[in-house]
Amino acid sequence: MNISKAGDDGTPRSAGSGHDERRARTQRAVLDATRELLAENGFGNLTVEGVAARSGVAKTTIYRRYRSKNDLALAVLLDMVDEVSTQPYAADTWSELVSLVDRTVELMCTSLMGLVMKGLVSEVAADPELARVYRDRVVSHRLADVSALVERGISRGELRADLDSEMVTDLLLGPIYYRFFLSGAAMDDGFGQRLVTTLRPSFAS
Amino acid sequence: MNISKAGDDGTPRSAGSGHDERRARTQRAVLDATRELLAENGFGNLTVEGVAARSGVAKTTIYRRYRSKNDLALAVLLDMVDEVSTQPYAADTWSELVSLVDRTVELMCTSLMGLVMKGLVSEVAADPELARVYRDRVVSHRLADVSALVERGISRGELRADLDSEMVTDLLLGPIYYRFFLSGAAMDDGFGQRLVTTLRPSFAS
Amino acid sequence: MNISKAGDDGTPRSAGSGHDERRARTQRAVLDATRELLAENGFGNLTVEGVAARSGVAKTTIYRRYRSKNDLALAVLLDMVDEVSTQPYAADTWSELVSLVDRTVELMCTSLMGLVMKGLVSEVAADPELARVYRDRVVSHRLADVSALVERGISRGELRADLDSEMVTDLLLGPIYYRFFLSGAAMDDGFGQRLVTTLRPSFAS
Amino acid sequence: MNISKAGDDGTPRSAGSGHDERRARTQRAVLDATRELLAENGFGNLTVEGVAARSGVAKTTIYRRYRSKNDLALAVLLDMVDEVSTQPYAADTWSELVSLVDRTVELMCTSLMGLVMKGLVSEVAADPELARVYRDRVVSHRLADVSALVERGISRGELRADLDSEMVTDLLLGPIYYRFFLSGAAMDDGFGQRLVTTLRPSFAS
DNA sequence: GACTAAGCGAGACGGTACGTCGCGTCTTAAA
DNA sequence: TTTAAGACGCGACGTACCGTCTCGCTTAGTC
Repeated sequence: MNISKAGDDGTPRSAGSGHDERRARTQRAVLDATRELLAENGFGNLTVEGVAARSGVAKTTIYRRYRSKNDLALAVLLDMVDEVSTQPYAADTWSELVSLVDRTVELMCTSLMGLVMKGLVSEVAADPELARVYRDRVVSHRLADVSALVERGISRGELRADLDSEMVTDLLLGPIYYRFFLSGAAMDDGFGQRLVTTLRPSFAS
Repeated sequence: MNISKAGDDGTPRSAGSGHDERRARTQRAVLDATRELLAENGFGNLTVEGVAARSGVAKTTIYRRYRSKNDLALAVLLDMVDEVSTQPYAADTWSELVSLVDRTVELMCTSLMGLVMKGLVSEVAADPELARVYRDRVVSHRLADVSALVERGISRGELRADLDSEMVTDLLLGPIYYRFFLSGAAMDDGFGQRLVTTLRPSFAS
Repeated sequence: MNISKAGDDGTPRSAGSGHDERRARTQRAVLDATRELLAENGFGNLTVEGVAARSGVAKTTIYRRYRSKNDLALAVLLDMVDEVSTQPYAADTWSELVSLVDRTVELMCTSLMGLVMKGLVSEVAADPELARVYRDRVVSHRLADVSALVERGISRGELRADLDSEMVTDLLLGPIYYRFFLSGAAMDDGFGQRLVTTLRPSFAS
Repeated sequence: MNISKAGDDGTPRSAGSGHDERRARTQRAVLDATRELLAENGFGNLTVEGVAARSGVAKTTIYRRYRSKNDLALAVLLDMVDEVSTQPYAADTWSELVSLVDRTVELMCTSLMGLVMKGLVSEVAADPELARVYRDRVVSHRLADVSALVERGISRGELRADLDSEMVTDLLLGPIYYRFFLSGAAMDDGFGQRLVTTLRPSFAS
């Protein structure tokens, strides 16, 4: 039944017991099932019982790891976030900014990430503990990405030296989330380009 | 305010009988209780039974008017939105923009509106019907406010003529909501001023 | 408004108000609707709201006359009982007995009476007030019928002189109700004949 | 950490699965509570919520086993029926018949059985499914008892050979139920004796 | 090569809230 | 005065999922 003795599948295998592998397999089954259900029915209709049924993992086992539905959804979110690679370098800063915006838009609009975010945003906004984790694991990474980009842009002489990275992040991501969560306005292929073009006079040195 | 509006939702009838007054009183009790609970516990923890208990209105009566929790929350949201006045004129466009940002920040951070929004944003984002109503009743009003402001700014010669009102709205409100919902960054008194100052080169003619 | 001073339709007419006629019409509508619903859905599914809807009479009006569902059902029962004629004379006592049994069987099995009885028997059995009225209006009439029949039989010399009418009633009707309510055994055309034939040695002088 | 398997908490630990035992305890708690409430308030006032409160068993658990109030009441009825022993032998058939009648009367008039029967008779009469179960579990047993008794009586030479057991059952039980449900006539100690005495000429060989 | 212990499945359970049904009361307005 | 219309408080319904618990079974790694 269990074949791969030599876990070369990327599953973390510490010096500890071989139980780890079993744990990891269960983990994957749960997260995958959760992600699927999230995609199919939305966050509001996600149920632990459903996840248990879909994943073949006992409800008890799920509760052994995630204290609540939110915990579970958060785990899925973080699981997905980990897959998001950092921004690549581009020829000039403006292209990097457009790329950052477009990648974010695509992430929200085409992957499950968007669906999960829609379902979790209220929780993140309202639950301080969840908010803390979200900031540590997501917001701060994004801010770090933008900071690095801004630093490079300044040293390249393309961006004004007094630019505040946090404000830049707000101005790049805020419009995306506002449209995505509230206004519902479409974000087509040219959105990133237009946004950055609009902002360029404010950012340029 | 509790006068029946253009009759598009919670106030399904007219036929002005004496029952209307009773209806109206019940309506207020329900909406007030819902708003309070929404602010206290968030949408996820809002329960119709809780609303019934808090408002003194029977659960059945609530269900007679609102088919679901979403319906109820929506009614509260619209009830609150009606209280938000449009933006006032100011000496120059930049002041008007700062005022608009500051007013929005204050609305979100000091009134119940912010808590309600935190609780409802996931629902608005996920439920198409709710989204539609929210856009019709809130987003479009905000856009109209900004459009008027932009028009004035252009005719005053302060704003560039090709400015897109929707983009302006995104850039003014997006950062606020991003901070409010996700990043958790504080928005102090100078926030509006700094935001508008940053954006000025992009907006100015 | 149609006022008929000369109410000669059997409707009770006191001070000669036309209201009486209106009352009577309402009464009939309610009782008819109740009987129909009783037959269709059984007592357990009888609802005052249903009666109001079916009869076109306001719920309030029904409550003005019948304090409870039982009251209403009882009224229907009595209304039907009044339609049941007393037993006719026959050539000999045995034929009269067979006739009495057969008529009762037919009444229960083919008319609405049976369905109403099935629905009401629990209420009659459990509610002392209803039981009292049922006995006064139904049981006692049946006993009187049987008593008269027994008296005649004795004076004809066909029945033993010490026959207890109540016991006779029990032995004639008990089997019918037992089958009808509980055992579910069929009662075909020959049932009355067989029952009376079986009992004849016990009853004969 | 391993505590002795021998139950030290007062809970008996038998060979069976622990779940079974728990189930059984829950079952008893529910049936007992139901029977008590039935006795105290009658069938009409029996509520599943009441049973849950009285028994300490969660409402959901009750619904996991009994689909409806009737199901529950039926279970109580069958639970009681199982306790009713079959008729004992007596010196002669007539005594056995009297005993059968008297035992039935006592069962109906002094135990909870009567109360439950009063409450359920309408349901049994009206609901085909319930009727089927009732016949399988109760009526048929009673008929079997009487059949055996009649067989013995015939072979003893006390009863006529052509006696129909079903008719005998009707004549013995019908009067009891008729009085119990409808006529309300008392059934004192001598009732069985009088009934059998009346019927003797019809039954005797 | 049995022993130990962790991970797990199974599922009964107490509990909260759901959204619904029907009750019986009350108020108003029309006939 | 009687009725129709209908809002309302209320109690219970039967359901969905929650999160907890106890029970054995399986599966390593250890003695």
